[in-house]
Amino acid sequence: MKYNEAKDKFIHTWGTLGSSWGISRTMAQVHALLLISPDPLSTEEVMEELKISRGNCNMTIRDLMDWGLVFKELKAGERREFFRAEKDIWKVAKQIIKERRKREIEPVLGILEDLKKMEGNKGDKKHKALVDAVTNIESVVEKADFALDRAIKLDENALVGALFKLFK
Amino acid sequence: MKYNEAKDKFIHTWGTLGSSWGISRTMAQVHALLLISPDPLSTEEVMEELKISRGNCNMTIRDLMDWGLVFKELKAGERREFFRAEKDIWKVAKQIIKERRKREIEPVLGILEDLKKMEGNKGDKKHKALVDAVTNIESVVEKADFALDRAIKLDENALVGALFKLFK
DNA sequence: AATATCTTTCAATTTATTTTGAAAGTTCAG
DNA sequence: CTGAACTTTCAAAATAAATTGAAAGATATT
Repeated sequence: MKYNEAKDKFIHTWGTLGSSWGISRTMAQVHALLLISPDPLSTEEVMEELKISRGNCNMTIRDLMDWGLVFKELKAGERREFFRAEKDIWKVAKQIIKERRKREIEPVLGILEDLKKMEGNKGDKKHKALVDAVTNIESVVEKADFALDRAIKLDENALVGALFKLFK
Repeated sequence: MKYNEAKDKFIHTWGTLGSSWGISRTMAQVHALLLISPDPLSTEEVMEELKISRGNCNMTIRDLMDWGLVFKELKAGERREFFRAEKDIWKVAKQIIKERRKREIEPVLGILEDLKKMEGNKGDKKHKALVDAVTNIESVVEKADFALDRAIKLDENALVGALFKLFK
């Protein structure tokens, strides 16, 4: 396999993986491209490499910046903006966990808390089944949330070392 | 909030959460409905409750069974099939982790392994950046995979207890 | 073996998401 | 201030994904 083939396969694989995890294909591909670029790229270069439009490229890069995965880089004497991705994958993983926790887990916990306050006959089978499900989900989600919160505060080696000891 | 309102909100919340994690809204909603049903439901009942078509209902339930989240239940003297969901959320979480590991992580590890074998000039900046990224991702994914593999072999209390001790 | 009941399939349709590209907006050098 | 270089926006178009429903396929019942 030649470099160009490997590069395309990498970008393609990352894109496919992204779309099965709720990230748009293009967003994952731009991220992949920046991940393997030794130097920061301009909007123009990303557009050309991935054959996507200016508007799409701009919005995708903005999204990646919102996620804290890509950063603006200014080059001395250059008018245009360049972008680089965080290359340390453990940092990338931590950042994704942090954002998804904030965007998805926290709001759901709030809603579940409300649902438990439902009025009605506590003896009713259906009522009980709903409260049970909510209570059970809340408990698992809170524990997972706790674990993730701690995980992102450790560095990769500390975490993996600890887990290894724990599970051996 | 009345029971019916709470039920709808629960189903809606689960559906929304599902779609941001690569699961179709309907699949998550059917799962939610079965989660809070004290008794198994027939295809007909699910169709009616969620206002979805027969075909959609059938395929969605089949997918949920493929994921190991929903099971057929036969009622004595009844011709039609009934379905129930696993109610223990920790088991549900383990099952989802197990399936996603098999469906998504394992194939990606294989592809990454191939990519590292790329031919070409090892001194080239671009070549090196790609190999570095792949190596780095592989290392993080393998460690996460290892941790998840162990996690699904523990029960909820053992895992949470261990994590708590670990992180305190 | 004919009928009734229930399940599955899949082409057509609908709905949702992503992408485009031209126009408007911004910024900066001269 | 003006114009060139670059960025952002967003309505329309293209694409992808989910859904429908009628027909075909099973399977049990009489």
